Amino acid sequence: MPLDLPSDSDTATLAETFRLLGDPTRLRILFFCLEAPRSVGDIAESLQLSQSLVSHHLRLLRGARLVRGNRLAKQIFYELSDKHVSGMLADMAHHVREDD
Amino acid sequence: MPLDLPSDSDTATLAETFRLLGDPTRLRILFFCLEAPRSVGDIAESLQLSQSLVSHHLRLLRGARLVRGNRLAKQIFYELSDKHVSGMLADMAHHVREDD
DNA sequence: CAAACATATAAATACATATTCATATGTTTG
DNA sequence: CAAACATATGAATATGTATTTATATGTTTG
Repeated sequence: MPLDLPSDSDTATLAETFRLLGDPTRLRILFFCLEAPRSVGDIAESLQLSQSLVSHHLRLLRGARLVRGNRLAKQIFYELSDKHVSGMLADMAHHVREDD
Repeated sequence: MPLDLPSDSDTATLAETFRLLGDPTRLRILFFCLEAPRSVGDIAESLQLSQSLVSHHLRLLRGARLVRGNRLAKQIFYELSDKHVSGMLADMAHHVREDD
């Protein structure tokens, strides 16, 4: 199957997604939210990041619809919103442990 | 399954891989080499990129072992060297077309 | 409604990196 | 071995971006 090349638009979309995944801080945030929805404060405290930094990164992830926030009382809980991406992340997390 | 968080080292490795995938030019190169091993000149001509730019990007991809080059006479043919990554790329290329 | 709390935004800075242009390295063939 | 060819490297530049500090927005509860 020849798998013809993705269009420029699709390539741009994919690259943008990968670019967002390509930062260690954002990746940590995503993996943390992959286990369960997490509040901004919990992310900041658990990952030892400033609240501001977490919020900035969440904005980028939100913008690309990689993450979605649900308000519960004062807090906003973030979770992964793209099944392809969350599945792929779980996969990669598994693969990166193997040394084949 | 709780899926405990990747180590810092694994996170760094993953982020580095994603960072490299997060550039449209590099992604185009990778997709092009995904179909078949391609020479530097063929990549440059087919994707309308300067030979220098292609070579710079290939160096980065080589450094991360995402790509591997085999010399045949004067030319060097590059192909994807990481099965996880090539499989994942083919997957993503497929998924990005669907609008679900 | 005011105080407290949780999250978001703005501006500034320091650092990374994609691209170009020029040149070098290495390989083949006459 | 020299000329031609294919690829790689170096330096320079321009642009992007991660992080910090300070402040604003919005939500809840007393």
